[in-house]
Formats: sequence, C-alpha cells, structure tokens
Amino acid sequence: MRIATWNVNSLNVRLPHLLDWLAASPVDLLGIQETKLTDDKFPFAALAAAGYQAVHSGQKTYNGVALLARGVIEDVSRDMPGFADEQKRVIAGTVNGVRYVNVYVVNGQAVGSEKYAYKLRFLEALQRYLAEELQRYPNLVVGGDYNIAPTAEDTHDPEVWEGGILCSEPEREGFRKLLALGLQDGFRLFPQEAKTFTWWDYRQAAFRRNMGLRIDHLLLSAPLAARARSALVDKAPRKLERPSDHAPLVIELAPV
DNA sequence: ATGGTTGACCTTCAA
Repeated sequence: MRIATWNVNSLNVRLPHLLDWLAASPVDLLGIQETKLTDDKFPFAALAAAGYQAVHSGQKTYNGVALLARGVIEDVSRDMPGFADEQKRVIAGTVNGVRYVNVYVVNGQAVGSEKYAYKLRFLEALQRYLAEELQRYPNLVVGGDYNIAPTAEDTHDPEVWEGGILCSEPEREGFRKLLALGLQDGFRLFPQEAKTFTWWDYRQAAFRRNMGLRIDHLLLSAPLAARARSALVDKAPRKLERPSDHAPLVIELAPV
C-alpha cells in the first residue's frame, strides 16, 4: 500500500499534473492540500475516471483538503472537534483499515504575528485531536503540509531560516509533541540524501538551486511504521511547467 | 535597489 501527501496549490490549476502523477505513480491513499475550491467545484468525476474515490473539505480561494483513494473511504470526518475554525484544513477517513488524517497546518506568516499565534493554537488542537485518534485508530497516518521544518537539517541554509517562520522553536516543539504521542516521521525511517526537501519558493529560482525546506510530512503510528518499506520525495512534478511549489512525499507500506 | 513568483481575484492578500 502506497500512501502520499501533496500540497497542490490550487486544484483548478494542478488537476492535469495530479492526474498525470497518479497515472505514473499509482498511490493507494493520498492527501492533498490547498485545493482552493468549494466542494461543488471539486473534480470528483475526473478523479473517479482515473480510479480514485475522493472526499473534500474546501472553501473559496484559500485552504481546502481532500483524501483520494483507490477503494472506499469510510468514517469520514472534517475539522477538529473542539476547535471552531472557518478555515478548511483537516479531513480524515479510513481506507482498508488505515486511518489517514490529512492536515494543512497554518503557515503563520511571521514569528510573533497574529497568524503565528493562530498556528500555535492550531498545533495544540492538533495534538489533542491526534491523541484521541490514536486511541481509536491504531493504524494511523497523519499526512500533510505542516509548514514546519523539524530540524536545521531540513533547511537549505540554517543561517537564513533558523528562528524564523517555519523553523522557530515553538513550532518545532509543537511538531515534536505530535511525535511524542507515538508517531514517527516516516521520511526519517530510512536513509535519505542530505538536502532533500518538499517545498521550494517560486522566487529566486529556488528549485533549480535547491533552496528548499522539508515541511510536508507523513507521520506514522507504531504499527504502520513497522510496515513501512520506503519513503521518498518525488521531485518530478516540481520540474513541470506551472508546478505546485510543493513535491509529493510517498511511503510504501508492506501488506498486513 | 528592501527587489524576486504564483494563485485567486480585481487590488491586494496569502503563501
């Protein structure tokens, strides 16, 4: 079973890339973020024709998350209980006994800003929510755009990033608290090339110069971590014309 | 020079 996460940065623009990528890399369960469209505009039919069921929680212009699966998506829930939020950032569902919580964590803009405070509140709510999810679903994957580079090694240049947004200590502490629930950073279960990232700014030819960050993650509960066989960032879609600024992250799970 | 890009939307905000 192959599971993945990808911030597509507008599904309207990126649907052709998504369909091409699914054809070339047929994952079984995928979380996408930043669809930037309402549920009535979601391309259910095009995805069904490609063999994928989908559930979506979207809004106009901003945010929006979806789960895509080859198979039935059961027990679907939206948002986080006890965290009233108009922004559509969380959707969860179960496929073949695997629970996938798909999150688009708040960017936070700048350390100390109002959006940063919202990000830290969001991370606290996520911690509470995932503690409950782990109780209910032992086979849990939490995938998405976390907008957090967990360590200095996850940045192209610590001099530029350390202490700033996406890399500040309170954000990283929030990330570590998610791990402390009993989740593992799937990417780091395997040897990885240094300077492997999932996001590169559109500006300054950042992708060509590999000026990126590793901010998209697949966290695995212990039973799923035991089944993990590989983890890789697929940079191919980032090389296309009009790409998303993020690349997909894929983990292969051995059968039960 | 305080810059650069993309997406949504319409003038500016968010990332």
